[in-house]
This record gives sequence, C-alpha cells and structure tokens, in this order.
Amino acid sequence: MANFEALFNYIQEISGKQLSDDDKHLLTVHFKPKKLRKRQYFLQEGDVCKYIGFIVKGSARTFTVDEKGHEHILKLSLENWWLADFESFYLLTPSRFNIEALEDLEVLQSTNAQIEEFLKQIPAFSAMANVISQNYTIANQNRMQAAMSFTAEERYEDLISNYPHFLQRFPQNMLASYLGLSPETLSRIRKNSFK
Amino acid sequence: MANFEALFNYIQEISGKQLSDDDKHLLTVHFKPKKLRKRQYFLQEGDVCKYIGFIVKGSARTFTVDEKGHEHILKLSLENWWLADFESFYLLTPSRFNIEALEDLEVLQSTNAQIEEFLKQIPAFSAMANVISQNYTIANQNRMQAAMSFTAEERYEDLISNYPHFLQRFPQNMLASYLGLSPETLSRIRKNSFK
DNA sequence: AAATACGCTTGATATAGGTCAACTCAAGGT
DNA sequence: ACCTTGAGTTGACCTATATCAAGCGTATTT
Repeated sequence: MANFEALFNYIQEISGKQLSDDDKHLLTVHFKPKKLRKRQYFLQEGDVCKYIGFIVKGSARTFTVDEKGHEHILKLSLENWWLADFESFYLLTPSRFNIEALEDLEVLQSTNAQIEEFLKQIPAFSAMANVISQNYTIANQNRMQAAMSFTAEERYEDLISNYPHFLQRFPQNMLASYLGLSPETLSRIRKNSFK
Repeated sequence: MANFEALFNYIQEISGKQLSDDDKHLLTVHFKPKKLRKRQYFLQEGDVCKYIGFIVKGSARTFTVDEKGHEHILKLSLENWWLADFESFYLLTPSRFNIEALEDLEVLQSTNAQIEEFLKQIPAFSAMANVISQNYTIANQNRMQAAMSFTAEERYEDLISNYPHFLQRFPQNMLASYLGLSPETLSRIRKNSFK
C-alpha cells in the first residue's frame, strides 16, 4: 500500500483547499507508485520524460553530462517535490537531462495527459498548480540572480540560508556541482568559513 | 488612444482562444497605458512592484546593483513580454531589482489583484497564464543550465541562436551583463568568432 | 559647432576558481 | 576480515575571465 497521504496533505496544504473523497479516489487511481533503488535512473538523457513524480521518500538529482564528460547538477530534489524534466514532460521531446536517485526513492507518478485531467477536475489540484508556478518563478529568479552576481562563497552561503537541510541530505560533491563548483573549491570554501 | 490590439492578439495567440467583446472591455478598463522615456524607471530597488506591465513598444532591463556598485542584468525585455519583479509583485515585498526603460517604453499595466480577476473571469486569459507558466519554466531551466555548464563563448552562441533579435535591439554592454560577462570579454569573444 | 559622454576595442596584468595528483578515511562488497 | 571504491582534503599549478587603463569614434547635450 503506497503512501498517498503525503500527496493529499501536500496538495491541501499548498492549495489551501480540501480534497473530496472523489478527488482522492481519482488521484489514487491515476498516480502510480514507483520505487527506485539508490543509483537507479528516473529519467535518462535521450528519453522522453513521460512521467512526473511526486517524491514521497528519498532524494534525486537532475544533471547533464557535457562533451568533456563532466556532470552538472541542475536540481536536487527531496520529499514533497515534483520530479521531472519539465521541457521534455510538457513538450514530449527527448530530454537532455538525467534524473537519478541519490537515496532509495519512492514516487507517485503520472502522465502529462493525466495531470491535465486533474487540473480540470480537481479544484485543489489546479489551485496548487498556480501556487507552485508562482513559487517556481520566484525561486528561479532568485537562483538565476545568485548564479550571475554572486561569488562561489556567496552562493554557498545563500544555499545554507535557503536550504539548510540540503547540507544534511546531500554529499558535499553533489552540493558543489549544484553550486557550479568543483568539489575541491567547495572543500576550501568550507575550510575558510569555519575559522 | 492606447494600442490594446497588441495585448488582445497576444492573449488570443498564446492561449489559442478568442476574447469576447466583454472580455476586451474588461481588459481595456483595467489595464492602464503608461509611457516611460528612455532611462526612466518602471521599478526601483526598495519599492514594491505594484504593477505588471505588458510591453506594447520599447525595451527594458531588470538588474541588481551589488555592494561594489556593479550592475547585473537579470532580464532583458521586449514587445509582447511581461514586465515585473514577480517575487515583489506576487508577495508585495520590497524589490531588490531595478527595471529601467532602455528605449522609450509603452506598457499596459495592471495590479496583482486585478490580474486575479482576469484569471477568474476571462478563460483566454487564464489559458494564456498556464501556457506562459510552462514556457517560463522551460526557459528558466534552460537558462540555468546554460549559466551553470557553459563557457562564456558557449553562452553567447546560445544567446545568438535563441534570441537573435537581441543583437539588433540591445547594446553590447547590456548583452554582456545579461550573459554575466564584462563588456571587454564579450568584445574579445566576438572578435575571435568572426575570423 | 564645440564639448562631453558613452560604447566599443585593445593591451597588460590580476585573480577566482579549475585541474591534476597524492593521501586519508570510511563504507560496501565478497 | 580483506579489498575496493568513493568522498573529502590539501598542495601545486593553470586558465578563463575580470580589472585597469588608454584610445577612438559616434551620439548627445549645450
């Protein structure tokens, strides 16, 4: 039995609206539980991101691999976040990204077509989508600004203050890549700021 | 008489839906034309971004000023784009950004409360908002990835292929700042790629 | 028309952060 | 228990890009 309560609570909390029993039934039928073990891929480069996942448990990273074989983490995701390459998911084009479980991962997943149905049929779901869209826009704006005008050290401090729990959940080399730094540089930054 | 046709066409095109005469009337009443001369500010740091503007004519830049007094352009905007610091606009918090007209600017502007009304009352408007939200999410994802994993030269080429008209409309030092580069570096990149 | 400011270029130099390599330590696999 | 693998650290060196400075040409102001 999968844990749908996490999803229900999330929708209700974000949207500020209640889900009816019918709503819950609809969600239960069309969100499919999926488990991935650490290191398994939710999405591989070149594939279409057919599913969006709601993370019930675990963590994941979204990353690209450049021509030199270097990985760049674009996103780190935890419980109660949505997991997808949105470009591929919305447009059904092949993805340039990989999404990999960093810990054993439990998601509830569904397709774009099905999400469209939820948006039409479940008011709380559609209200949630609007709030998320706002939050994403704000978060993106801030992250972009940090990436453009902050030094490595400032970006690290920004991360600490915005997502302190990331330090507990993700290994340092993953945080470095997320911040656009080499692991060595992050190690040195931490050394200096500890003094 | 302000040019509302640009706004109507935009909404209908993006949403794929028609606006009724009533819809148009409502928009006409609650979007206020505003003209700014080159160098005037649409928003100043510290102020709340009370209005969102639809650009009918002209261009603008959204930028921050860091402690060293250096400006960083986060966004360049042209006709048929929306102009706002979304964080400040949605949350009504003081903005960290400045928005300045780079050319004489004509916008149609409205408040957040009024936009909420449009979303409820005008189906084409709300459909448009959903499409824009998708487009923004995709564009942000791509821009973030470019910022994190591309070299200066790659970012410039990325800009050329995604927004070729920017080269005509914006001076080179603005493009440099938008790309997170010094004007000197962009100048040298162009010199090298021309040969 | 003169004066001024500004955008762009070019050269010389500085620096933040990357790369490479070696070492340590902890964790997982057999 | 042993071996291997991978994360983290540290040092030496390197490179992409920033900074500073000067000069040129073209708008803009007066």
